[in-house]
Amino acid sequence: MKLSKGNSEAAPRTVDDRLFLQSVERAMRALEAFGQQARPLSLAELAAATGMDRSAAQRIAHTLQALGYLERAGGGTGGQGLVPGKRLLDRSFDYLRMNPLVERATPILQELRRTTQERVDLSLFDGTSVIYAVRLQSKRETFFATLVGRRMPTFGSSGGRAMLAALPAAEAEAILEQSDRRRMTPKTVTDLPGLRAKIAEAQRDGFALSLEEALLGEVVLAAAVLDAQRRPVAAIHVAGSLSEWDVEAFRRRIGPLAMEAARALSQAAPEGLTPR
Amino acid sequence: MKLSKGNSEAAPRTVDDRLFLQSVERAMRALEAFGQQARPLSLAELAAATGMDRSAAQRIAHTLQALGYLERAGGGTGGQGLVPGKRLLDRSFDYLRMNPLVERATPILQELRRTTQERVDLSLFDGTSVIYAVRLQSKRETFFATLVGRRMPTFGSSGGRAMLAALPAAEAEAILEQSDRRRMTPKTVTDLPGLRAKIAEAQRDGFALSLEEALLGEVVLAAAVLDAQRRPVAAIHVAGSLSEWDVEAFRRRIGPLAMEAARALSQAAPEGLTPR
DNA sequence: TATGCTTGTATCGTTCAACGATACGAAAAA
DNA sequence: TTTTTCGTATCGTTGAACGATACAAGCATA
Repeated sequence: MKLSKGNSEAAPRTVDDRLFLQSVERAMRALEAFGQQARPLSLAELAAATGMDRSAAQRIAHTLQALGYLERAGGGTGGQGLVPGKRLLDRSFDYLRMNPLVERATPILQELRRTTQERVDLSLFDGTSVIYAVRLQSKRETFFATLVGRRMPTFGSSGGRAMLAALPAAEAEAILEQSDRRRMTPKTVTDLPGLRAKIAEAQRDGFALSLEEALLGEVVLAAAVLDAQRRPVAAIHVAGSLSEWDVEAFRRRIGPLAMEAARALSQAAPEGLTPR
Repeated sequence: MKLSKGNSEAAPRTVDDRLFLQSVERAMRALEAFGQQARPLSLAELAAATGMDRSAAQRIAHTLQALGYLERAGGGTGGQGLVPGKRLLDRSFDYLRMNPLVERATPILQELRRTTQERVDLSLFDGTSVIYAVRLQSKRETFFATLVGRRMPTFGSSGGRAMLAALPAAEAEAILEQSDRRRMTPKTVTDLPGLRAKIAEAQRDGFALSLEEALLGEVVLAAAVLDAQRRPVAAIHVAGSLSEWDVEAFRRRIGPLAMEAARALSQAAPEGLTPR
């Protein structure tokens, strides 16, 4: 049924949970439907995509529309399907504003962006996927498909690998195995031995480097940000173009900078407290 | 019958609506509570902030947590309140991805950013406020408090005024009057005559210019983006620093560029079809 | 023109999902 | 210590939500 996406829920939903609100789940599923079908959906399509009947879809769409979380596609005039509503941006804003990591990251990322003159990203760890939370594009950036909120598979993202390298081996292995290891470019490493080697490399170097694995012509280097328990929560990425960089030079020049930025962002563990 | 005891919403909802799902509204209100209180909320606080009892808050928090739209503040370990969940970023991503305006805007904004070397924003019209949907920061940007999803009052944003200038006078006037015209800086224009003059100026020039009205030391120029019905739907902003720009030079240099970009992004009305 | 299939919208009995009160142990605060 | 507040769990009641159904408008196809 549900393929392993970036699910990071604490408790797997037990079947009959007296505290679980069915209609709320339905509402969120309705919003999530647009993650799959990136086009305006009619009520019937929405019902089909979420597995509910027309009536339920009608009630939910009506409610979400009244609240501003769904909008008519035509812009209000012609009723030609539903699309996500602007209100969703507010909720995302709240998330970013409340995340202390994002807040603290901003000046550090800017400084890194200034010294490297390259694109700098902050991604958040979320199980089998990572989410881009901040992007500071480089001045000569031409490619811009990626937006805040975009998910990337953990296994295939340099930041993801940097974070896997900071996890206990068993956990990292579990994530690799749960992942849908799909190729993004011909150079994406997808086999388990290869990935384990990349992670070991990241453990040795203190940063992960991926070469054209997400986008051809691009080299990305990332270092993990740790919380007070020394667990990875985020990663700082620096992306450069192969038309301007030699890989070894990139590694030597950017690696220390990214690691220093990640360390500055990591929460220092209190003395005497060792991670269990 | 429980009539709204603590209905503190601003949204005018028609009262007894057989299709309106109470629990969905409660769930969204729970998420919205963090827009007001930007800190982790306990169940009791959440209940108080949304006007529901403890039990309702418990059920809703439990459900939203299971779905990933709420998270424990401590990072899962210590149970010290709730914060918005990462999943919210996905929904926001869906919105931006599905918005054809944002998609088409990206290359145009990049080009504008490249030629002006200044910060370029795209904001979306939403009644008395505008929402920033895209931000391309300038290379020397130091100030970064603003994130995607941030709302600004329409009356006090240069983009908002550019859009008001493109609206029928009655509608623009209605928005001005409904607005909470609060000062953001000492230079914010908040009186109706002054605002009408600024809008008239925008109609004359084809762009709006605001001087230190949102942030001291900053000059912002914006042009409205129109849809096929010639109604404003968005605005393109260019922001410069007064330490580097003379206002008149900024107007002369940036004005035409912003207008051209906005025109390129506007949907040309088909020939022979006049807006009704 | 008729016809068939959408679309969005509205109505209506039935019933179970959601309701609100309440209780409990742990942790934090006083 | 006591008191308060935290998160969590239970339970009988009931009305909010359910799903079936109907209808008009729009738009193709026949």
